[in-house]
Amino acid sequence: MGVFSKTCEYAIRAVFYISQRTHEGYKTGIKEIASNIDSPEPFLAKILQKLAKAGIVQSVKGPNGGFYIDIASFDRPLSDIVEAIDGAEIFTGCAMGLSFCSEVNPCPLHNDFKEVRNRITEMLHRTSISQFDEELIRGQLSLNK
Amino acid sequence: MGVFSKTCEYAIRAVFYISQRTHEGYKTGIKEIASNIDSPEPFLAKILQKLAKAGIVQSVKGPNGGFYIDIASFDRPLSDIVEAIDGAEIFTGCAMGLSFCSEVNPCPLHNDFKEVRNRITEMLHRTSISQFDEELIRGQLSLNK
DNA sequence: TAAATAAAAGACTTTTAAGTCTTTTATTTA
DNA sequence: TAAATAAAAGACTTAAAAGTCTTTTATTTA
Repeated sequence: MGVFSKTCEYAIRAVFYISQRTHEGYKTGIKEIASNIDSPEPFLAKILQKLAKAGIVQSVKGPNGGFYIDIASFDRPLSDIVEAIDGAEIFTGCAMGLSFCSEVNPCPLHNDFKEVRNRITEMLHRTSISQFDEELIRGQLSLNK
Repeated sequence: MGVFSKTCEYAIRAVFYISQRTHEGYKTGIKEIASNIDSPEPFLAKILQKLAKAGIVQSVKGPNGGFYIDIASFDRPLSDIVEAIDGAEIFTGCAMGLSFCSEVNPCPLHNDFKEVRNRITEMLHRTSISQFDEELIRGQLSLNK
């Protein structure tokens, strides 16, 4: 039980890795990414397809091809990844799974959970894709199990 | 994508409902609970078995039997339900799914997510099973979709 | 322009979570 | 003590998430 799906966890790690490599001046392939973020290669391929379609990462086929992130995307927030993969419900859903639950008609846990949701939302919007590039390059942070 | 599993959502709602009914002086059966919290009856039965084994709810078989909560359990925290159903990982797991991630060797999101996790943990420990009984009885809160 | 490279696409399998059904056991009350 | 009631137990099915495999398409470079 994490906060995000496994797919989303891989997606976040992959994007961080691609951002780092782009920052270092390289494109990177599925094999390289998979081995550096510890993910199953073919599954990662699926995820990257989705991220490419959502415009979060860019790709070119062929020799010397691979994935990278264009300048405009560097500052995109983490929430874009989560939304592209897991959908936007995490930002709005009721902790107890009640569909009627809202500000006007709150469930017992609504007010407490509102703060938790707000904090996650705030964090995902505040954190950018390229935010950890330097620490990753310096080896101060790591993305593989 | 909620924070808890579906099973856990049903569990929390069921326990709140049983607590309310106990407070009103009644035992309550699977049928009654299911219709009041909008859950599939046989699935709820499974969940209640787990909760009974964990000692979170009590049950008696036979006519006039059903589920109730004993005095000692009224003050148990919500975290007991979540732990019994989803396990304790939500209190400790890494947001990016990295197994090494810890205070000593943090992943990029570790420090931000620590606060979120702490807040959920705090909330689940602070909130008791019987906390909403009165509002539920008065009809100010509701548990069914 | 042919060969090599690398992602895209889509069909497929496995695993886990969610949900159902049937039988058994315990308890109460007439 | 028999009939009715209600939970416990366990086998089973379905749906969704996670993961794999094969073929196609695009791009580069020799």
